[in-house]
Amino acid sequence: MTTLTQVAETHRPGPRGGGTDVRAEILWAARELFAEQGFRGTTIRAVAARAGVDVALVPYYFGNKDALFEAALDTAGDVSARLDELFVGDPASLGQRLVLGIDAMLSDEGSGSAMLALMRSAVAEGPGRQAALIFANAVILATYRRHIETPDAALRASLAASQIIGFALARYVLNIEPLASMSSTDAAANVGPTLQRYLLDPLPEACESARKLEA
Amino acid sequence: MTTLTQVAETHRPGPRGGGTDVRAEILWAARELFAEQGFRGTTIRAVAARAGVDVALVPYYFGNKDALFEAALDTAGDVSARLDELFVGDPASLGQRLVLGIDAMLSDEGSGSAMLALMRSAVAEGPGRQAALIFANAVILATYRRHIETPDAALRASLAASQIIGFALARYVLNIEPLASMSSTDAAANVGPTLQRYLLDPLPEACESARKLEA
DNA sequence: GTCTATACCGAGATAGAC
DNA sequence: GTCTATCTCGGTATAGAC
Repeated sequence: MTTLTQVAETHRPGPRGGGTDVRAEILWAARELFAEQGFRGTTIRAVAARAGVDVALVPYYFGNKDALFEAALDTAGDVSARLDELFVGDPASLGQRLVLGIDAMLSDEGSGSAMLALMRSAVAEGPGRQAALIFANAVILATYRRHIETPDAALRASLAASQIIGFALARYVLNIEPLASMSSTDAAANVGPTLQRYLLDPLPEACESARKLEA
Repeated sequence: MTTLTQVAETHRPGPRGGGTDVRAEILWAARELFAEQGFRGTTIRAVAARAGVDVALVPYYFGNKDALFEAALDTAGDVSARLDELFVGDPASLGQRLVLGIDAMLSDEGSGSAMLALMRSAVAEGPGRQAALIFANAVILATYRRHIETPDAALRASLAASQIIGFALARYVLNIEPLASMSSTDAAANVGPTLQRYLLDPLPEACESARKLEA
C-alpha cells in the first residue's frame, strides 16, 4: 500500500490558461494518429498524450473512441463535393480527371490522411465500417449517379469504386512499386482508361445477374 | 489477500481424453475467427473458447498472437501455385481466367477466408502487414514475372494487383452492389478486360517516372 | 462547465504449479 | 501437457477539484 498523502504537483484541475482549444487539439491529434496507425492501432491515451491533455478529456469531449473516430474523419461532405467537380468537363477525359483529382485528394495533408484512415477502417473491423461504406458506396455511387444516368449506373459505379479503392490502397497503404512512387500524371495515364471504360464504355453483354438487381 | 486453499474444481491438469488434436483444433478456430473478425477483432480467449481449450494453451502452442495469425493464414504457397496455373493458356483470355480463378479462390471455404483475412490485415495495422505484402506484392508480382517477361513487368503487376485487391475488397469485404452479388462469369466479363489491358496491352507512352525504377 | 485522478474490466503475455 | 495466477496495457466510468 502506498500512502495517499503524496499528491502529484504537475497540473491542478480547472480551466487552462492560454488560448488553447483543447477539443480542437484532441481532434488534430486523433486525425494524425488514426491516419498513421488505423483505428485499433491508436490508443485514446496516445491521442491524449499527443494533444498534451489528460486521458479522460477524450471521452469527456467525444463520448467514446468510436465517436472520436467519426468526428476525426468527418470530411465526407468535402470529399463528395470535390468528387462532384471532377465529373464536369469533357467526358472523353473523365477517367484521367478522376485519377488526377482523387490522387490529389489522397496526397493532401489534411483530407488525404482522413480518407486513407477511412479506407483502412472500412476494410478492417470496427465501427469505421459504417462510415467508410458511406464513402466507398454512397459517395462514389451517388456522385456517379448524379452525372451519368443509365440503368447501369450502379454497376458502373461499383466497378469504378473497386478500382479506385484498389488504386488508393496499393499506392498509399501497401506501397506497391512502381505504382506507389510514380507521378500523378503517369498514374492517371495508366488507370484512367480503366475508369473510363467502367463509367462510359459499353459493358459486356452477358451480364444478366447484374442487371437483375436494378429493380 | 485471498486464501490459496480454495482451488477450482472444474478441470484438472493433465492430458485430455479422446483423440482430439488440440493444436489443430486451435488452428481451425483461429482461422474462422480471424476471417470473421480480423486480427484485432479476435481475442485469444475467443479462439480458445471456440476450440474448447484453456486460454493458456494458445500461447503455449503458437508463442503469441502474431505467430498464431501467421500460422492460421499460411496458405501463401498454395495461393501462389494456383495463381501460377491461371497464367498458362490462351493469352487472349488471360484477364478473364484470372478473375474467374481468383474469384473461385476467394469463394472457397478454406483458403478464401484466409486470403480475405490477409487482405484485411494488410490494409489495417498490425503484424499481418508483412505477410499480406508478400501476398499482394511478391505472389502476384512473382507469378506474373514468371510468365511475362518485359521491362514493364513490375509496373504491369502493380497495376493488376491494384485492381485485384480492389475487386476482392469491394466484392467480398465491403459488399458493394451489384458487384458483390453478381456471378463469377459476369464479374470476369467486367473486370477481366482491365487485367488484360494492364498485363498485356501496350501501356501509355508518357510513363517516365515509372520506367526509371527499373534499374 | 473544465479538468484531474483514479478505479474497473477485458485482453495479451508470462511464470510456474500440477 | 495442461492449467492457475499474475503482470501490464488500453478503454471506459466515476468522483471530485477548480
